Amino acid sequence: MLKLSKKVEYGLIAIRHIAAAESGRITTAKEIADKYKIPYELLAKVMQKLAKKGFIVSHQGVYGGYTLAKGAGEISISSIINAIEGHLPAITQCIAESPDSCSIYDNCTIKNPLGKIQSNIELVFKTMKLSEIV
Amino acid sequence: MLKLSKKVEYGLIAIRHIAAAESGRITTAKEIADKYKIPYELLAKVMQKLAKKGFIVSHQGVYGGYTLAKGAGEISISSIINAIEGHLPAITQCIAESPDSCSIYDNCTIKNPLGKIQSNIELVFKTMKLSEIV
DNA sequence: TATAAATAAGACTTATTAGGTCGGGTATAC
DNA sequence: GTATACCCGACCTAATAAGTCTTATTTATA
Repeated sequence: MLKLSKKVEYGLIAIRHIAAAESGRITTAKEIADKYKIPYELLAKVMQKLAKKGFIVSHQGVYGGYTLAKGAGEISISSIINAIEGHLPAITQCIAESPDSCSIYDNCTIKNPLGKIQSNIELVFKTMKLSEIV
Repeated sequence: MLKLSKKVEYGLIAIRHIAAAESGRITTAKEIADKYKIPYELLAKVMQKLAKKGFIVSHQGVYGGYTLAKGAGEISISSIINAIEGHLPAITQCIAESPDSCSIYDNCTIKNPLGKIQSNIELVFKTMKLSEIV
């Protein structure tokens, strides 16, 4: 409960690694999978998502790999989670998806306070940038 | 990912309801289950945990039920989660359980920044009291 | 003192999600 | 043309969450 997914953890480790590499140097998914003992296929898919969302640039073919697409100071942890999971970090389903994804939404007496907690948590993830973890 | 469990949601709805009742009035699990359309057995077990941890007082037998055990200002959302889940809200397994519950702990480059995020989130849950949501 | 209405507790089942794997495709340096 | 990388979706499996069932215990009161 409340845990980040492995996909997010792997994505953070990967993008941090790429951001920490000397500028210009291309990093492969395999390299990261080996170094951090992460399942290769799973990591690869996460990195593909990060590339698709414009956080990292993919270089295909032999000697291909990934490089960071923008400054580490412009990338928040929040936006990385959003790219990987498809939505911002959320503590309830009605926040992550929509009110009608919850069967007791109308009777729910805690949605307001939880919404407040949600805002605070969102801020925490939004405030920390990739540059802080390199 | 990052969602609170239904048990926690039900527990919060229940204890809020009890706290909102006129002082001295006893509330039953059935009453709450009916009112909020919550599965009775599941709710009952959650309330038993809250009683065991001293947040609510159980009254057995006919006309039994539950009443609040202490002031709503003394009960944090954090402590309610802890009572129901067995540990504080945590964003990683190595925090919720222990370092050796994670196979890549030693190689992990993100545990420190995530620890920082954890502290901030913990504070959010610790700061909000039951009295604020009644 | 029998009964009804409540909590207590644990085993069990089912549904959902997370984690991981596989196979076939495309791009490109050499 | 071949090796090495990314790309992408389908699939399987394991873990967790959610819900159900059963039996026991407590106690007010008819």
